[in-house]
Amino acid sequence: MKNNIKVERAKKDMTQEQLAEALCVSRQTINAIEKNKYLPSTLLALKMSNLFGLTVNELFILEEGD
Amino acid sequence: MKNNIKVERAKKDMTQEQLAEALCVSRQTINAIEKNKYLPSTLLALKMSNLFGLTVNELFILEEGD
DNA sequence: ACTAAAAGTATAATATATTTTACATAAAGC
DNA sequence: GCTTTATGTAAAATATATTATACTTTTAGT
Repeated sequence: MKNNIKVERAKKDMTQEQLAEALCVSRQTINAIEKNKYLPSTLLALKMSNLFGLTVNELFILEEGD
Repeated sequence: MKNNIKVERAKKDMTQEQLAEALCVSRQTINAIEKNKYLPSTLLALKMSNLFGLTVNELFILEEGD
């Protein structure tokens, strides 16, 4: 599993903390997702999708073995 | 939050058990998601997305208050 | 080099998702 | 009515996501 959160966040010129606030989650959650420590819930993935204007499928990419 | 799993499953003429097997989860998980007891993980949502040929966003729809 | 802001990391606590087992109900065919 | 298959439901156990607190490291500006 791979994701583009860090890149999309950079496009919007947001810090992890700003993104966390916009999504009503903690900064650690954003950091953990960017560092691939775990996947977000579908709810959070959909909120990110809305915020970045991309589908969940575009933000989170399945890889071999997932 | 709303989802179209039951309808898409019907289109494919699959039982909950068949869908569960195809996705490597338990039948109860499928049932619980269809009955909106909880949301799947993003991993499972993406697998469903692949199987049905729809984006996660098309399968799971945010509503007011989510 | 100093400072401040941002990002990374760790651990424990809580919340949510998933499994397993088991039983109850609904629908369909015979 | 009986049987079978599909669906609904429940409780306990496990796995995973999220939070809170706190500390370290990196980065950028001065």
